[in-house]
Amino acid sequence: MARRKEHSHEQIKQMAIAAVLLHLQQDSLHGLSLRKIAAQIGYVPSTLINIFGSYQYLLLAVSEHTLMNLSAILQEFTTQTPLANINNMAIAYSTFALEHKSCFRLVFELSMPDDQPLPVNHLTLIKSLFALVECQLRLCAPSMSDQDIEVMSRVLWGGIHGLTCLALDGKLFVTHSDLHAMLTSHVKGYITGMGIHRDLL
Amino acid sequence: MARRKEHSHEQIKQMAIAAVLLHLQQDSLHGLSLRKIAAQIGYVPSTLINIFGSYQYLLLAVSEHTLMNLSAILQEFTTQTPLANINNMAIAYSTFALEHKSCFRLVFELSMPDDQPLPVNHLTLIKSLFALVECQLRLCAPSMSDQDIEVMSRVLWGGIHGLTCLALDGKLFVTHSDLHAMLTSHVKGYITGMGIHRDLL
DNA sequence: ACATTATTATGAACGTTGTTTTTTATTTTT
DNA sequence: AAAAATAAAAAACAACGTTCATAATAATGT
Repeated sequence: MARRKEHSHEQIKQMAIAAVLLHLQQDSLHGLSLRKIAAQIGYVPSTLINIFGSYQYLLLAVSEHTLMNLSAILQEFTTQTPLANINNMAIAYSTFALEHKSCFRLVFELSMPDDQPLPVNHLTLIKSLFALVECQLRLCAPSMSDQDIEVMSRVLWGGIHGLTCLALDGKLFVTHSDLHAMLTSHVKGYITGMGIHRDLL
Repeated sequence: MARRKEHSHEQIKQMAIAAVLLHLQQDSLHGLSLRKIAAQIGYVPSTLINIFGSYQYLLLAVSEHTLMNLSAILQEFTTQTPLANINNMAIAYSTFALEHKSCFRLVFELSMPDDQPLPVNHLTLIKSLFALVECQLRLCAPSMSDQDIEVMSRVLWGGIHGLTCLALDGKLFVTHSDLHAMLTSHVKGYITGMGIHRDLL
């Protein structure tokens, strides 16, 4: 049979991604399936496989969508001092994670089969997150070497990510506002410890 | 058919866990299944469900086993100065994660269905990891309040965990030894930044 | 020692999953 | 208008976790 050209492939892609995002607001990835997504948008599993390549790649597309969303949100925080900006990014990061639990999990727990590396597009998006912190660090430590900036931005980001992940799974045993306090402690503490002059923050 | 009584339930439990651990050394969780585990140990899927309750609980048992393993390893590092101990724990933590990728992932990515909380046993084990750092912190900052110690231990652990997770997924874009440098930078930097006197480390 | 009852691992069945292959309806080309 | 190409849907497949009835053993009562 063939209901041809009611939607373009690009349209179907967007519809499928939207359906997944909607579902993930209320349910976990576990409760989702290719068949359910297909049914939701009035298509059939094999059609989605045809378009995305596999269920895995469909999920990857959703992951990239989410990553772009997150990146856009974080880019807002560049109007204050570098330290405040990084701190606000940290809080925004964890807030996004807690508000979009399943999406956030999807982004960071989805791995390719057979230990294949993630697509470059995906890795580029993740790098762009680091770049945001790197940029702020350069502002308050212009004399630092590129390599030091790189290390520091990753340590900062790693800490923010780790605290967020653990909190997300209830493995930090703290309240929401405790998490904020810890994120701030991490950002301030580490930056201070690395000897960046306070008056530059 | 029937009670073979060749092995006790406890024995079957251990056999199943061992089979999963073995599999996870070479393949991801994705390539595993209840049926494969059953076949491996010469039993049948329904038997394992009978004993563990579900596939999920079987995986949870493996997760707890791994967590105990990891905890035992980290407990070794208590013979030097507190700072060195925490730093060594951080490196041991990431080394364990990279050497037992799939097991480590299982521990931190396995979540209960329907947003059920993890069993208390599991949470207790995770708390014991924090406790190790807490203990070291108390040694070098005896005047600090319990609450401050708690925050610091979680920040330290969160950072170690975050860097490890990102590195595990190739999302840090660094080499193995770069990761060590970052872990050390994190531990030293944060502890320094929190104003703990250097001569106590 | 035998018959009965209680266990308990098992095998078959169920409903679902992602994916592949085949079919069929539509579009395009000749 | 007929033939070829295309593409979406239907059907088939293998594998999954789980449930249920069955059959074989162990335990018990006589």
